[in-house]
Amino acid sequence: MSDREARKRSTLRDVARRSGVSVATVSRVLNAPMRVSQATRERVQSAITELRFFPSAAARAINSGRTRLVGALVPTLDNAIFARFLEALEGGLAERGLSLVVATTNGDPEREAAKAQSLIDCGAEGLVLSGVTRAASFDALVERAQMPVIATSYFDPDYRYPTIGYENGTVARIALSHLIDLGHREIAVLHGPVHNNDRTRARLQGLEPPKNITLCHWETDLSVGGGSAAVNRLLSGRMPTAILCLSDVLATGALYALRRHGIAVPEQTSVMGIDDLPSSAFTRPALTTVRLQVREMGAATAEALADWIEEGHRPEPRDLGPKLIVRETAAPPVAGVNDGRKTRR
Amino acid sequence: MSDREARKRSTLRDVARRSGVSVATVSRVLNAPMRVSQATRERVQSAITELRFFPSAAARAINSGRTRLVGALVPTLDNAIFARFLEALEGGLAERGLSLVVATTNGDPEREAAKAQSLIDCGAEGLVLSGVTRAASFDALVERAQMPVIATSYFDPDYRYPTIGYENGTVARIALSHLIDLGHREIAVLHGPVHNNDRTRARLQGLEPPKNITLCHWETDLSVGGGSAAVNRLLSGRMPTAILCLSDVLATGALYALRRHGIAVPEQTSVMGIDDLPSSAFTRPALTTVRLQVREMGAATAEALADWIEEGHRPEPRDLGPKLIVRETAAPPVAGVNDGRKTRR
DNA sequence: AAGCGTGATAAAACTAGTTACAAGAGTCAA
DNA sequence: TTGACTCTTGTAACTAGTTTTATCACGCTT
Repeated sequence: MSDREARKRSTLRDVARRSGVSVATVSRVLNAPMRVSQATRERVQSAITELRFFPSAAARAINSGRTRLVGALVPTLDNAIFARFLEALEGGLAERGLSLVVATTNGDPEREAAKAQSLIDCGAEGLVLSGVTRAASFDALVERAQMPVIATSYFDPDYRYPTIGYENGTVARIALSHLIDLGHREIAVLHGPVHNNDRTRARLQGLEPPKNITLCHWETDLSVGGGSAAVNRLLSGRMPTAILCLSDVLATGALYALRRHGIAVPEQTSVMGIDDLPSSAFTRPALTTVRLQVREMGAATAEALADWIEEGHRPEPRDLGPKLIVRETAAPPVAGVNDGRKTRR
Repeated sequence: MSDREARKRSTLRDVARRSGVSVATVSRVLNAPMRVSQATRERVQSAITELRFFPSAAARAINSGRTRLVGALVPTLDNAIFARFLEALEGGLAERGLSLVVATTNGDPEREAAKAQSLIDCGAEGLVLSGVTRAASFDALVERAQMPVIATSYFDPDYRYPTIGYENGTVARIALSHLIDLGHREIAVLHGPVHNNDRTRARLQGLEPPKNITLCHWETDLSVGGGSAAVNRLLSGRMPTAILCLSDVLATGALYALRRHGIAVPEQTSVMGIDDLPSSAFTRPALTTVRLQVREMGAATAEALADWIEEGHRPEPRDLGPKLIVRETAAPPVAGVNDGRKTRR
């Protein structure tokens, strides 16, 4: 084997030269082997093996005009809800022969625009977004690229890109209504950062309480630790009869903190979450929550985006209806029980 | 604007024609604007805008020979530990101008090989793997592609691909030793499925107990629910003084189940995990565990793989030392306490 | 024996960019 | 005035594949 051959990746031409045929024949061996005589095919095959040839993705892409790549922009992977969504999205895309490139934005629209650029630069044929807050530069980018874009975790039929998700306001309202129906009048609302999260903002906006209901809001980190910390803070003031957590991770943390302070759930305080993480059915007590159909959202997004890319059908916005999941952490308030609360430790 | 122009994506040639310059000049406007006179540059820029031109990733890739794409093969995203790893990996790669394509394998080596093929087909320049169990077809693939490959979540300096991770046997041993040092002699070991998970197998193999120690193994789903279920099963038999969970999600589920049955931790049973998830510091009681430096693993993998791809330096295997994190769930066994266990509900 | 269809293969055009090289114009110093 | 130099731009080759068109040999008909 000569130096030239050993130097780097071999190409179609190298294989053609080696096996004494034209490049067209080698290409045929690769793409339509039955259209090449067996003798030639075998000769070419052995040259391919000897030269460790394998075709360049870029060269194929340039001809087909297809990269079969889809980009997803999510705030973070380090959150069970996005991870689950991406898991389902990846599965659905893979079934349709598409691969998933992920990029994290940390909820920052400018960063989203920058990462979108890099996704386009690497050849993404479509984009999956989270929420509906965009930087102007993002829209300009998509305007030029004329590329399929779907926004998820949000349902808004009037949004400029098709949305697949849920009405976050409604989701929050379902949870709040459940607590009100149970008889709660003073409710603490725990939520993650608002400034970089339009889903949280939309949930908050959905919480227009009736006149006789008092809500007080506690913003904290969107993590189990954040939920715990918020409850610790909350306990220094007047205790509400229920804590509505705008995310199950916060609720999980809240339950831990309440337990630490010896506050019985739901006897002394009710707790609700939103998301219905797989673990939420197993907390002690089991968490009453609102299920967001995140896997379905991933699957639906994969299907819709694949169809848009392949067939050019812009999908209709789609609302994955949330479901109230009644478990053990929410119960009617017991009159007077809040005044005699014990605070162990 | 003519039909031809409106029909589909415009190319460099279209822009050149429109602005009355050569393709080389347009290319220069894109890549080295200072080498083009201002007048020409502006003319070309406006043609670019009018035609909504933007360059094809594939065509660039074919020239540079670079796609700037890296593939990651993980069993699932629906597991906090892999999600955290990928989060850090994506961040590290993005800093170095690389994008991350993810593919899930469900722990199946054949599926891994198939997905690896699709990653290569879409142009990945390097691969990140989990564990050390490979299908033969995978090795054949990499052999041909001659592509940088790093195996993670595992440390084995003799493995055929460089590993960045931890010695799973050692990790498990650290946890076991801690329990033994506390005085436990009868220990239940909870772990996820063994057949598709070499990390779990390696952890199990690390658990060679001294003579006077009894271990009994419980295999279950790798989820909070799985941990709960295993403890429910375990309670029907003789109660050990400690439960060693080979993963924090199992430990979280175990704690929930123990609480449900009114078994005090650590007074009646000690519990240990492995991973140190962010939530593990907040469980009640706080989980004693072994920290796997997963973010560091992601960052180190990004750095090593980027260096391999760009500079051709094959990285040295790297062991991210695990750390024992002593919190509240593990304490010395209290003699006799196990016999008088109460099983509420 | 001429004509025709078919199968196998080669030649060349094509995809959409980058880049080496050449050429012309303008500036400046000797 | 001429040579050297820079600045700007165009021509054409190049990347690594796919695809269209053309050619040729072969066997079969008439």
